[in-house]
Amino acid sequence: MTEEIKQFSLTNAIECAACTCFNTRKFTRIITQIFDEAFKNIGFRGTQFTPLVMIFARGPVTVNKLSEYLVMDRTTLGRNLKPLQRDGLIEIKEGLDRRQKLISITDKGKKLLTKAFPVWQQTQKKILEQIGENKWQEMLLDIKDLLPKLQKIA
Amino acid sequence: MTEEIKQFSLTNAIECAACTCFNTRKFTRIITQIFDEAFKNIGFRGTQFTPLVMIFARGPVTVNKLSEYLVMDRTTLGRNLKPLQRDGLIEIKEGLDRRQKLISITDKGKKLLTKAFPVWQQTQKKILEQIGENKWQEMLLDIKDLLPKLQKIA
DNA sequence: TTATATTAGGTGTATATACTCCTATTTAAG
DNA sequence: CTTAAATAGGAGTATATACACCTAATATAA
Repeated sequence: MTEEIKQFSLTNAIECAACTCFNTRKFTRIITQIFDEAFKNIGFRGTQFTPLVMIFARGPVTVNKLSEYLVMDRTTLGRNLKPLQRDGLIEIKEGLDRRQKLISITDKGKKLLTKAFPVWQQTQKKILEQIGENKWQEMLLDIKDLLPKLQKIA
Repeated sequence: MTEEIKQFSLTNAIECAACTCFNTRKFTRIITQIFDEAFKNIGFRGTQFTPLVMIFARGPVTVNKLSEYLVMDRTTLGRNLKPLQRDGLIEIKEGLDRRQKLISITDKGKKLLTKAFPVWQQTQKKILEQIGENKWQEMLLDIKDLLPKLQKIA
């Protein structure tokens, strides 16, 4: 007795339009493009801003710790740090534990943050004018609440 | 008379924690990981699901049109299609206009969608149990509403 | 009808993401 | 003290993303 397996249909396709993966990625792509464009003049990417800020705030810090703070895969972060290191924005030193590497921001990195911050503020403001300040605060709380729940099922 | 420029501070860093770019990316990363894990057994990525569904629903379709439907950069989509073509899930033919290439799903692609759909449904359900069905419907409407507004300022 | 503008798509380059597997170091167990 | 387990990080591989620049084909203007 073989199971009846229904072929994928247009009705199914319509249901798929609600995909959480696709829709959140779509949204994120646009936001990232806006920040990339804004930071272009100072040779910086939207994705690099928060990691550098986090290194400023929490450094010197190991790759593992930093990846926890950023909720980012350890190996992804390791690779993302390379352009920052190459451009002299961060420095990576040996820790007391010789397995560890301690990441810290350089003076050049601090100078860049000073320059980038008003650009970030302005861009964030421009985006929030579209999203709405209240709506974004709500989204932000939702994300904070949902992250650990989603990590549990990942 | 030189402008007084304030150095980037910890107070600034706290403000940056609300970054729309970083937080939406963080959220998206987790969701993507969940789908990647779910599709792993059938040799498929979470990111490849919706494009294949769209090709099923709208194909044969040009790269440009498809990238519009998916709100995705044309060149990004072009590159993302290569693994699907290599695996025989889609085929790419010349159009009447010899500049165009028409993308369509193959029988193998349809078979894969038939297999992938219940996996997608189950994963989407698992995620919505965390997000909440109503909350996600609200988010989805927000995304739909905000995309054109954000594209305007991009 | 020829020159120009537009359109469709690809390539080069660079970054972002994350899994699997690997080495070095440190810690814990015996 | 030696061995096993845990920890920190990197490398290999593959996909995702998008900008700038390029070519070919088509459409439009002169």
